[in-house]
Amino acid sequence: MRLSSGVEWGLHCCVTLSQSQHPVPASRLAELHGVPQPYLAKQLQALSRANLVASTQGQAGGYELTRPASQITALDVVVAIDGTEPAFRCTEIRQRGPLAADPERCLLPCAIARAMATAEQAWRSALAEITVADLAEQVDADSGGTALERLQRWFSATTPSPASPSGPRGSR
Amino acid sequence: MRLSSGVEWGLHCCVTLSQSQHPVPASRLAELHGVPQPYLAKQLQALSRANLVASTQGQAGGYELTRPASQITALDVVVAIDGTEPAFRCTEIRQRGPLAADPERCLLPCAIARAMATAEQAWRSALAEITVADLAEQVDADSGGTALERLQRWFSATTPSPASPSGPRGSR
DNA sequence: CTCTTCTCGGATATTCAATGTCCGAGTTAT
DNA sequence: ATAACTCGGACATTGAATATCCGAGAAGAG
Repeated sequence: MRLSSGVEWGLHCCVTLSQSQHPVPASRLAELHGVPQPYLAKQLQALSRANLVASTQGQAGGYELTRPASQITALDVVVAIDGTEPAFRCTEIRQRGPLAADPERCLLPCAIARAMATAEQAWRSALAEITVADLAEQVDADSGGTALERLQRWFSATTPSPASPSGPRGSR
Repeated sequence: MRLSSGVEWGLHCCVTLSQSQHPVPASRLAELHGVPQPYLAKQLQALSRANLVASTQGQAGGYELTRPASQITALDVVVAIDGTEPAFRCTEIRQRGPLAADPERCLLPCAIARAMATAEQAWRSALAEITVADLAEQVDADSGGTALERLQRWFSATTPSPASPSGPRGSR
């Protein structure tokens, strides 16, 4: 069983976006996280399709969260990127072979599929308990309370505020 | 996220083996479940490596459970086939990019990895609650109490008992 | 005791999905 | 009106899961 690496990037991006007041271009997010830009864009599109982030085009465009970070759960992000397909897919083995079960008795999923589904539900419930705001708070605590501040400082350095007085020219 | 189909086959095989008093060859298990023999063999080897089933070679050989079905959990089977690798693998994004975190502060996993690990632990715990004996019981109940009896009848038809009086010649 | 038959075990091709990449459509500020 | 910058979907490539084969070994029959 393997979870797409895009899930990790998507979660990091959501935490990052929760600290910005302005749209952030995909290229900046990729630079910040040290991941290939084109592939990250693919994941951001998935987040956009799920209405977790909104995209703004044009010169000062980019991505921003559509809701407060406290109302976006880790499950939302995982489902948006990884899809809603269950990890375990029953192929109805009980209806195959010489001892095939009567299809009439197969109205509900087989016992094995039920057990796997129950476990998967426990996984989803745990993810639904965590919000992006929770994650941001913990990330900040892990860094000793400096991460979010540094993040916001980096934003104001890259996306020059519209009313920036003598805004610093980009280093490059 | 996707779980190998071998997990489904492995669980079905364990339930099946729990109803046999004698070793069952891989070819019979494949025929019974309607799955390709060579690939099923691969999964059975994984179960054997994990010491969930024991293999006997030779003419009356095959696979059998090494423990009572009530002492084998669904988690045991999943881990044996799918491996112990976590579904979410943290690539330490926090240590990359222009705002890389101080490695000194990265002694414990990042907040995102912790959240995903917690959810995965909930999944594992749910699987550990279910035993192969539970599954066999539920399968039997779903079929109206006929599945296990039919299974045992099929065993005695295919694996002629050593003391079988005038054992029925194979139909072919 | 020898031989035959049946079994498992690991090494080997093939298919499919996830990964990584590119170029065109659209929008905003100049 | 122009031009620059943005996102969005369509296109190769890599890797793992899938499917398969043949050889080693053991048990039983003769």
